[in-house]
Amino acid sequence: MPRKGLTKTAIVDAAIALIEEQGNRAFSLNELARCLAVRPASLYNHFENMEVLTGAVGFRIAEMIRRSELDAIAGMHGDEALFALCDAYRAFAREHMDLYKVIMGMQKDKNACTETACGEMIEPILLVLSDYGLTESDKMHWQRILRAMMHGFITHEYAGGFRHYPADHNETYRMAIQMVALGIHTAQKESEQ
Amino acid sequence: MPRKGLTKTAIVDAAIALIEEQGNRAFSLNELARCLAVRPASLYNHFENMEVLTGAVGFRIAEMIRRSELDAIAGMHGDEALFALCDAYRAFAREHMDLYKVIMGMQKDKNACTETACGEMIEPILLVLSDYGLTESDKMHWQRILRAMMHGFITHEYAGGFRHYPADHNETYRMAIQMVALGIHTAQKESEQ
DNA sequence: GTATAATACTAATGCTATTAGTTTGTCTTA
DNA sequence: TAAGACAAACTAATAGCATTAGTATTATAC
Repeated sequence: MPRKGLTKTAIVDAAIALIEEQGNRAFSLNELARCLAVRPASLYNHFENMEVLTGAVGFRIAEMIRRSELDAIAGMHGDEALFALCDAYRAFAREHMDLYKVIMGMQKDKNACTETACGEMIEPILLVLSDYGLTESDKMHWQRILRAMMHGFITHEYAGGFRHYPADHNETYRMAIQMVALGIHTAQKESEQ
Repeated sequence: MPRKGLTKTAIVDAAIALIEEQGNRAFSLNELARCLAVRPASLYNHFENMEVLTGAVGFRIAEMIRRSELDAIAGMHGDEALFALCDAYRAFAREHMDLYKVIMGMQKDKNACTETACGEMIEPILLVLSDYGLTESDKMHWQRILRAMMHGFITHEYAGGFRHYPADHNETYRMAIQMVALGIHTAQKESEQ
């Protein structure tokens, strides 16, 4: 009936707030409409369907992660930047696990929006790796390895997959980053030859 | 009305078949009941709810993964076993992605069944790591790192997160395993001192 | 001022998990 | 062998979900 001033931005804002406050399970089109004091069907005037809406939410989350990472590595170089980046990434996931799960549950090649979002998150990683003087190809391999390690760690840690032995999680994570650093140093030396 | 001879095992069998044939999205209580020629409510005589049923399915999947891994490393030792294990793990995920997603989507500390399932999958990894003469603590750290790396890699690869640069995925995976091996060798030398 | 297009609506469909209450077949025991 | 109890299937209902078709209203452009 009347125009309520609903916009894509306002909808994504409300979605982020909903996920943060009520968790991932509460994130539904109906609940989101309720938050916005609007009927569920009205949201279809702004987003084609739930998947596209989730893509837009994911893009916003990717921006947040990128911002966290860039802030963390500001002014740093080499291994110091590498450790800071990894710590920031894990810290974001711990503090905003429900948001993190949204972006990690998305199929990255589904639409342009999510694909761009993926690029957003990789940027700070490439920035850090650029300091090591790797070949372009090696940089891409190590970028993948770093992302795989960080995401796999966070997923298992959150799911309770590390609980059956009382070793310190922080120490494992530190060792994992140190291992990646060692691998990068080796590749670095090889490319200098 | 009459007894149809439904059992926990038969239900899990049907669930696995359903997921493999129709994919993860088709896996619902209603669809599963349809496969078994039974009314949805009947399944509640055998499983408390969907989460518990999924836990039982996950346990079965964990057994399958464990079997694949053990077969792959039979008679092998050291790095050879490590590479074989990692390849088998990734191969299982690629060939049965829908099953893999089921087990990875589960909260491991929710019930005893899923917790045991988690242990099932870790066993072959510990077997391989036992060859390196690490301290018990180090073995646990490296087990976590290995699982994190493998799972993170598979997740990103499947989600299309590695697509934006044309470097070979197999080569990245090989480098990642090599990196873990390098890290383990370093820890090995330190514990021998 | 009027036509157009966008936005929000109502109402409906078909899917999901889950529960309560009922029938019926099978197994045990007297 | 008959009686009773238990387990397993049923029917029917609820409340949630995403989505679509069709309708009304409102702001904007002409």
